[in-house]
Parts: sequence; structure tokens; C-alpha cells
Amino acid sequence: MSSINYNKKKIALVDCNSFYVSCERLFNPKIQNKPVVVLSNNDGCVISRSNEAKILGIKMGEPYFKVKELIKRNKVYIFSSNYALYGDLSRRVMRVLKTFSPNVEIYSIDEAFIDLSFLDGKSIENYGKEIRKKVLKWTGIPTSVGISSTKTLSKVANHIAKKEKTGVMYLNENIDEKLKEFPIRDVWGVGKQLSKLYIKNGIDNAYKLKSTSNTWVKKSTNVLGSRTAMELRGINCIGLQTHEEKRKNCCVSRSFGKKVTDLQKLEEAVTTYCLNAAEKIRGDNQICKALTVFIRTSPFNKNRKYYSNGLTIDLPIATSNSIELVKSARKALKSIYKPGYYYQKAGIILSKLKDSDGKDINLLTPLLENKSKELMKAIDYTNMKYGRHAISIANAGISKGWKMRREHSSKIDTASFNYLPKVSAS
DNA sequence: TCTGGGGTCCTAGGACCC
DNA sequence: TCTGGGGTCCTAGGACCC
Repeated sequence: MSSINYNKKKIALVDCNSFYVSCERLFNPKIQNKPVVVLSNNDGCVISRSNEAKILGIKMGEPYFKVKELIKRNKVYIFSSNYALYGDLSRRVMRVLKTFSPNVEIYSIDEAFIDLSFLDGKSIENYGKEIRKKVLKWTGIPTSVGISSTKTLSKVANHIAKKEKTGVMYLNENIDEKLKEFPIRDVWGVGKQLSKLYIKNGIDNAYKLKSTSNTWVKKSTNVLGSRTAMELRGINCIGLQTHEEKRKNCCVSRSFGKKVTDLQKLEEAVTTYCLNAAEKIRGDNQICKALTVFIRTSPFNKNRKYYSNGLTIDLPIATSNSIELVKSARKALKSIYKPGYYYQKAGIILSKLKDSDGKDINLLTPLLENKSKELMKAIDYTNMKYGRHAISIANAGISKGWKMRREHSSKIDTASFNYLPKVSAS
């Protein structure tokens, strides 16, 4: 007996192909059809690969030093990541996507869910093609479009679309056949741990998870696990989030280019991260009530003792004031710092964020608070105009011996006219 | 020698209260 | 000798995502 789905949703997942690589290619036509990778901060890991690079066997997230030889041998083009560029191009892509439906959820820097329920089943595949065409024409970024009745199924459809010539897949018929070929570890929401658990219980593809009793799934995993299984059955459990919500935490952390041993260098780093984070939350009109500082040595080096620690300070008054935050951050750092270790990474998390609507001004120090607000505005403005940290607090240090490596940067800045991409309007 | 960064959500367990 | 139970709130840690 076939069930009838009234008001069945049609959700498209648009995913930019090898997004960071595609961004670099936009400004460098020579690397079309060539193997290309983009490295994470500090040139640590491979985080984006062109198809040619994937074929060479370079894996996602692989440490750069492990594939360095392979990369050299095959003349793979390498880029250090340039997030300002990718963020800018992402916004352009999303702007185009919003012309296709009033209900768009920007899911990540290179992905968006689009509600296409207003279309009939016949026109939907063509609509997907139109989306791809327009995004490519207006931004130069290639995409894949997967469409189905739930977010989880549209993720599956998108995987399949990546292998289709058209780049579009409407998963509506023979769903079970497709799910039988779909490995469990590739299902959205199934990570390493769940994958292990499912396979141990004989569930090695998406179809088997779909057919497993919900009671078992819920008992063996949690509500998220059962939500995934339900979505595979075509039942919508994960709603479309069409308005952007403000973040609840703000973290700035970096690995160091060289290991750091002394407190002063750590202080410089943590101060810089703190200034960054404070600027970020002020940009969103937020204030924070708590702050965490963490430091750690390398978890990979088996020859040295591992140390990892963090301390959270509950602030007496919620604030976004850089000076206040830096003061607390330094205090936290001092109490977790231990000499004799080779630190690899440090970071700061601003948490318990809330909107700063002016009501939060402390009654005891309204004058001071207002003054510092003006000061923060001035700092943000100057940094925006003259480059990041034209103005900085003395403790941020000048030498920056701990700064990260970025040896392969394309140095493209979309804010500069010299680098505007040429898009053909044919 | 060299292994990213920034998020979200859920759960178990402790603290606390009556 | 006998040492409750149920509720709420918070947090740390884990799992997941890109």
C-alpha cells in the first residue's frame, strides 16, 4: 500500500563544489582543470580539494606534511586559506539564491537549503538547473543541487547530484534503491561514533537505518539519531531556519607557527584573540557575561608531556569592552599557565552572549561605560578603515613571533578593485 | 620539523532546594 | 541501628556539522 503525501515539501540543498578551490580559481584561470588544494590556517591540513586532487588520493582534513610529496610530484597548486575572500563570495552566492525563493536557510559558508514547495513536481528539476546556471553566471561558482522532501534526504540527493552530469538530482522516486547504495557514514547527522554503533548492529546503509525501529534508534542513540531516521522516511523533523540567529558563543583561537613556551608570548596571543572576539560581538551588538581562556600543547607529539587547560571567568557585568575583557583574559591565562611546556594553541571564548540594547549599562558606572563605548566604536572604525589592528592594545605585542604560517596565500582582496573578477555575461 | 577553526545541541551528573 | 525523594538548574564533555 502506498501512502499519500499531502503537502509534501520540496527542499533543495545547494552546495558549492569545492568551494574554497572554486574561489581561488575565479581569480586564477590557469588553475582550471588542474589539481588544486586549499590549506587550513597555519597551512596545517587540506580543507578543500578540486576533483583532480581528490582523484590523486588527497583526503579531506589530511595533514599537509603527510601529502607534501604527493602534492609536489603531481604539481598540485596550493593555497593558504583566505577567509575574507571566501566570505565575500559566499555572500554573493547567497544573494543570488535568495532570488529563487523567499525561504532560504544559509546553512554554512557554502551551502543553503531552499524551500521549493511552491513548485510542482514536473518543473522542479528544471528549476534546479536554473539555480545552478544563474549562480555560475553571476558569481562564477559551480554548485550542485539536491532536492527531496526533507533536509536529510536533500543532503543525500546532493551527494548523488555531485556525480550527475547535470549537477541536479530530484530524489522523489525509487528512494529506497538509492538509500540502499548510500553508506551509513555519509548520512547527515551520522558521524564517526554513530557510524561505528550502527555498523556493529548491521546497519551499514541509509536504507537499513530507515527500516530500523524508531524505538531501537532512540534507545541506542538519542533524539538526534531518531530524527535522522525519521527524516530518511520522509518525515520532516528538522525545520528550515530562514532567519539568521545571533551566535551564542564567540570563539577565537589559533595554532602557533612555532611552539610557544613563555607567558609573555601567550599573553600577546590571547590579547590579540580577545580583541578580535570583542570586535566580533560588538559588530553583532552583543555583550558577554562569561569568558574562557584555554591553552594546550600538541596532542600529537608523543615525546613531550601533554597539557591542556582552560578557565572560565564569570564577569560581574556583561560587557563588550575590549579593555575589560582583556583584563579578565590575562587573569585567566595567568592562572592556567604552567612553565616548561611547549604550547601549540591558545584561544578565547566569549559566552553567555546577549543583545546589548542599552539597558545593560551598569548603574554604578554609567559615565565610564558610555565613554568606553565611544572608545570601542572609534577603535572598530579605525581598524575597519586602516586595516585590522591599526589600533591595538599594547599587550597585543609587536613582534608576533607566534603568528601562524600562511606561505601560499593568493593575497586576493575582494575589497580592492585590482582583484575584481571578470565574469562573462554571455 | 610539520596535524584548522568556529559553531550547535544533547546528556549525565552534581549542586541545591524543599 | 535507621540516613528520602523529587524537582530544577547549571556545567562539562562529547558528538555532530562545515
